[in-house]
Amino acid sequence: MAKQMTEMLKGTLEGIVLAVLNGSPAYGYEITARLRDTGFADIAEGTIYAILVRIEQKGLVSIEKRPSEKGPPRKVYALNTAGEAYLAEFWTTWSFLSERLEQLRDGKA
Amino acid sequence: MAKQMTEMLKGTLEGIVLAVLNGSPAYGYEITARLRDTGFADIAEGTIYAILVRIEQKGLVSIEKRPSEKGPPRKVYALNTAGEAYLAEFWTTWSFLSERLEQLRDGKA
DNA sequence: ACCGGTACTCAGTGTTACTATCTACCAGTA
DNA sequence: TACTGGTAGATAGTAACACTGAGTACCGGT
Repeated sequence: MAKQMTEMLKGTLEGIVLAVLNGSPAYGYEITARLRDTGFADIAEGTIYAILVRIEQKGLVSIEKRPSEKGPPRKVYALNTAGEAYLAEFWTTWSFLSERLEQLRDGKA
Repeated sequence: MAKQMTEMLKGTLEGIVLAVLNGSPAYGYEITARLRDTGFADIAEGTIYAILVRIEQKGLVSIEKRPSEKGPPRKVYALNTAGEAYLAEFWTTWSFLSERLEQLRDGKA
């Protein structure tokens, strides 16, 4: 992946995953596929799983195991209340940063 | 500083500094002050200097030493051609990420 | 002589995403 | 039976980044 993108994803990718889950619960492999469709073509699978472990340990999601017809059982992640609060905070932070950057791009700083 | 902000700045703060320099050359202490005025209230001074060293080593800026009336000599950083190219690339990456995130926020993914 | 503001430097730390590899389950095919 | 490919998840090691906290140095004013 482009190095700039890699670094820029730090701090946002976790929020991106939470935002995807906010739409509807999903499991890791599915999330990876959705992100690929959304344009994040080369986000490594391992990266997503690492994030899922992290947000689980932070207590932002609830987990349900479901058997799959096509492979090993899936771990379906769903945002809980804490996760929603965290996501809201993420959007606030993002908005702040985004506004500042647009200002900078327009040469107003 | 808020932890989310700290993580989100990774990969963008370097671009922010370059964008500030794109307006007009500046020295470290001045950049820190400008960023504080712009709303980035609690970005550590040491962080800015570390970035300046980095972009110097990457060859994105030219440096001129000037005596100061109020303290030790200033190192004035100015964007060079490579720096402008790098900054342009940064904006491209930023735009891509920004668009995807706005889509996600609107629930279109 | 001292203090505060200016200006820069540096070692050590925690967090993050990536790479590469591994395990495991199942369906289809030779 | 053996083998391949797609699905699904886990993990150790690495590089890059921003922060913390401390330090050095220069100068003007009291």
